[in-house]
Amino acid sequence: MSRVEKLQIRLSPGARRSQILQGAIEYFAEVGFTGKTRELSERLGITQPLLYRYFPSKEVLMEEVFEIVFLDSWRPGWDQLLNNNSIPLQERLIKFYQEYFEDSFSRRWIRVYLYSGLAGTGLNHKYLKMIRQRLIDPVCLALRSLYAPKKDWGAISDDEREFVWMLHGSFFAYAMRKYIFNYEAKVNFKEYLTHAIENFLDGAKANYPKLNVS
Amino acid sequence: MSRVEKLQIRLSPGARRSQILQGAIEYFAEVGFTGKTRELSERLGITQPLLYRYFPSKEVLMEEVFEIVFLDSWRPGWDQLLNNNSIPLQERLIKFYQEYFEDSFSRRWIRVYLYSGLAGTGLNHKYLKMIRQRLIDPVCLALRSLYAPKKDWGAISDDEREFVWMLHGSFFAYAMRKYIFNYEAKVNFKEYLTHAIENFLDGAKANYPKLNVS
DNA sequence: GGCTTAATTAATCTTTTGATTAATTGTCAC
DNA sequence: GTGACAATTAATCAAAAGATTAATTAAGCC
Repeated sequence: MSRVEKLQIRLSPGARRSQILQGAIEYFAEVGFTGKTRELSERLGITQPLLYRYFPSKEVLMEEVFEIVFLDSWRPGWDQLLNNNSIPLQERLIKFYQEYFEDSFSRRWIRVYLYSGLAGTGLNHKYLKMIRQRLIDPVCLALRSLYAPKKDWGAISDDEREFVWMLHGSFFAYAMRKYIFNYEAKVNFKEYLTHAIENFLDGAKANYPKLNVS
Repeated sequence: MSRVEKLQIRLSPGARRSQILQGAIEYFAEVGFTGKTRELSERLGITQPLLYRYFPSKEVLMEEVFEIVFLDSWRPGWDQLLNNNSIPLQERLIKFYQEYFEDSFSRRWIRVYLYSGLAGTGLNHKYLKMIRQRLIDPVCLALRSLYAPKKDWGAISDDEREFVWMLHGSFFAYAMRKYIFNYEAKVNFKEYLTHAIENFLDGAKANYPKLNVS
């Protein structure tokens, strides 16, 4: 009886584990977290029980996927960039969002992010808190010193934050249109980004002095 | 043998069908489209096979849910409102978005919208096209006549549209934060809305004259 | 009031899918 | 080389969930 020899490649546990994780990120981002362990294993070229050698359950695997996608998504350099007052805020924002679009507002990231949100994992909430601390608040401070330096500000208020969330949200929505709904505008992205940020700063210039202090 | 009499209420096919649909919208919006037919039927107080009397499969039921949620989400009065040039644009937008938030950017709607998007039904794409025609484009025209009436505009360009999508997107993102990620800012919503639209119009005033004509 | 018909249900089938167990096989130490 | 151990697989279990079938029961008609 002839049989097709499928040579069995044996990896070190560490390598196998991370290979599975990478594949899982890819796979779940594509099909959602209802994806099947059998299908995942097939893509990886391994058998399905092997997954259970490395992860006690599908749920644990999923959780690790969530965490990797979220935790790995912030480049340490961004903190420096955003807080570097020697660069004009406009430039900082343009540079930041160009990179942020590549990393975080990517197809893979956005899809995992949504699946996680709909599943109610609570991780998104944590993530948004981080964004507030590392992005929103620094931008608020920069806007203060640019457009209303003499005002007697207290702690950053929700109104101030909401103002900056608008910018962030509009980019998020752009990415959603593109990666979830396949509705991309035929615009030059860099130009669009520049435009949006310019417009945001124009608005801030006009409105920031009017904002309530906390 | 004593048995609990569960009186069997018999509805007309039409009534039963729409009752199921309503329940399905509610149920799937809450738990997602991986929800179980048994659980749905239990909520409705009927047996599971009865669902199959009215819908040939779960998939068909889901499709009808999608369509209802999308098609019923645009109030006819909004067209008049948005195109009524005798009302200041700011007022029109505030009124529109107040109502739109109630109807469309509601928990139920947003969740179904996302599930549909992730599932790749294509309905969202259609929906966005409608929004472009009925919301984005009218606002573009209003902005033209307000802030650059003398310019020799051609057809509405993608750059122009993208400008208005930014506003819309920022509200969409707000709703996502609220209903999907449970991250709501403690701001007065009406105030926030007004602020956002003011700021948008300020930005438009500054930037609209600079936009490329098509 | 009985009869008919259609709505509804109880019981069941079947497929899918997460998980387990025992056998197999590649790799490394000696 | 060969023995031991760990990586991997084949075979299988068990529960979940979509779907079907046949029996039951409520409602309308004469």
